[in-house]
Amino acid sequence: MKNKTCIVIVGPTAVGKTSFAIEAARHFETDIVSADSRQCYVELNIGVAKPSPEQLRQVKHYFVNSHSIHQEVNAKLFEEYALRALDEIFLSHDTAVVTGGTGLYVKALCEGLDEFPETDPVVRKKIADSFQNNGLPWLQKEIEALDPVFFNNGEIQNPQRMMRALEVKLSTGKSIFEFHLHAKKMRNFSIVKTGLEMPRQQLYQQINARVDAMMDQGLLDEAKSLYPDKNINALRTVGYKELFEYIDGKDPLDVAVNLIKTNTRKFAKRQLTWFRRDQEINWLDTRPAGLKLLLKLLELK
RNA sequence: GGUGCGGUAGCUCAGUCGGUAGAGCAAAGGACUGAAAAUCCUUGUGUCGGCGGUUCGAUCCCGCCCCACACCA
Repeated sequence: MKNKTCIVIVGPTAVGKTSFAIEAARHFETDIVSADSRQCYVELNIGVAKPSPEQLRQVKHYFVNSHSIHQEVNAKLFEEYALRALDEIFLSHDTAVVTGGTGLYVKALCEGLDEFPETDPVVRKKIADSFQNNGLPWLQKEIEALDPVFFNNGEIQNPQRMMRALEVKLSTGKSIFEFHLHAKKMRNFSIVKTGLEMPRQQLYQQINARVDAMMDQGLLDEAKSLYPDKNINALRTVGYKELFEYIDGKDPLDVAVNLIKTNTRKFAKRQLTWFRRDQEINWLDTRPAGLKLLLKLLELK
């Protein structure tokens, strides 16, 4: 019997997830687990639209400011972290709120990821270095020779996927596809998924305005302070990578800022593509009083 | 006012030795299993500035006009 409920709030960036989730959490007097691959880093603030210190004081947030950019964070780590967080919340609450725009993380939490054997970090590093030096053709040749299953069915233009496939093959002797069981894990709580949406044009206007606001709040200074770590994966992030180009003298500032806007719009579009596919999501237009709709939705469960 | 150089996709431009045109970016759609704010795939009809002329046929050649930029007065 599932007597615990997880309210999952998803949607594209800048649609209003943060404040809506806080409203919901306060209503249920519970905590929030963030499902955002960037807000977990304590070093990243303005550029990742983190909840304000005031908001963080109002509601306890898990997976916000929980890690450093120098740590390795990934979807599997999130799955384990978030499940532990929910266990903790459910000790004293019947409801928890999960919110975030990282589709893969939401999936990891709700359905779980398939189990993979540990891969060798040395192998991983070697592959990355070789790709760096020899480029895509080298990767394709390696994959063709070592994992023909992936070569014939996988994305052979996508370096990231190929590097991961190669890493798994070299570490385990098996094709990465053999581990893709698509097994949906059972959770011991029920899940209500809510997607926030608004007309595309309005969303884009909101994104543009938010980028301007971030610049006013000092995003450039934040980027400057993070510049020495610009090659860390956590800083391959919209809002920072473009300003690093400015700092390097490659782009004028106004060009860099416009690029942030464009890349944020593209990001939002990719998020929408991901979430649209999820049939479990109940979509809510954020413009009317959303919380009342959410409560109605809960009555249905 | 004169001369020069332009006016082609939402933007920047290429091109057609005359047979109604194509790149990059933007935009749209899609994929996604330990980097996911990442990474990758697909999609290009637009009075070729306007009006005339030459021609079987003009975005291309010619004339006039409009607009932009530069230089000269």
